[in-house]
Amino acid sequence: MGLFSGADCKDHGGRLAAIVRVIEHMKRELSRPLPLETLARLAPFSPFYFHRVFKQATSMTPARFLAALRMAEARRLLLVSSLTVTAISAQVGYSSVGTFTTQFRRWVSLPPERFRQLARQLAGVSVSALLPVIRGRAIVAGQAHRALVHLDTVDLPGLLLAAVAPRNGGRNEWWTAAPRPLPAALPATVPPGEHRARVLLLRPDRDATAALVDGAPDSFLVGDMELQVPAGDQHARPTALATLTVPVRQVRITDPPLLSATPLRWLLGVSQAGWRGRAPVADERHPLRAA
DNA sequence: CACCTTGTTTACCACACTGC
DNA sequence: GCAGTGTGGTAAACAAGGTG
Repeated sequence: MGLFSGADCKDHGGRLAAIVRVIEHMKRELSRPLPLETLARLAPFSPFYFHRVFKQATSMTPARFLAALRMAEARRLLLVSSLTVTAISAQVGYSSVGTFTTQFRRWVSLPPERFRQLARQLAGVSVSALLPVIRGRAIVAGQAHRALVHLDTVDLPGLLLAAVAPRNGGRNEWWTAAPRPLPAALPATVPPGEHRARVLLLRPDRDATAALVDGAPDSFLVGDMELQVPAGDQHARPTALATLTVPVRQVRITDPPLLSATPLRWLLGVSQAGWRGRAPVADERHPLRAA
């Protein structure tokens, strides 16, 4: 077989199998340098063709997907191990802890050591313990909101988390949460335009960090949907300008890992406020807006 | 107080990515 | 396939905290 022939993988299933094979290799070899050409050889496709097919399958470029996997593993190690940040950076494939810290902060929105402190505060807290505190705060009375997010399955219990980000990239991301079966209300601060909504349904019997840090696949379901937010008066209230019913499914290997610390940070605020019997520190009007 | 370890930031460079 | 652009890489400087 020619190095870049790929002739036996031209069908869709074959392409997907090749991408899955590469992602599995990425996960096994996180600590090694994995340039585009090396990954393309595994498929085996030309670097140019591999790049295009990979992005179609995962919605991310190979380099970004690999970086996301590295950051996800780093988050897990920060939570479950006592390794130093320097050791973790080496274990997930960075030869410079400086690059690691910079990238971690860009992806997660917190530096590694700060993330470890927050994640450990929420470790051991079950999702079901958070539900009563979040119930009643899901839709704040009189608060304007952009959209209500429902799930297509009404019988699944748990904590619904929804994130919205502009389709054309951009760092901004808006998060919201609700206990099932209540819908999650996207805040009025989400600007008009084309967005992509991503939802997570956390199982009530699992630790809150299982899905948000560990990425344990049996601890949550995921869903995706395109969202068009129409132009309108941001201050009109109370207004639901759109209703989304999002199908959920098991997480797939081609799904990019969740990396933002925003839901973790907010749940921590909710849990601590709940135990103290008062409101969380987060801003009521747009409680889950990412930094 | 000096030194050491660990974590973060910054400047610059190589290469991956994107648009044509 | 090419060329411009942007992202991610390294190394080094700097900061913070702990210890003798």
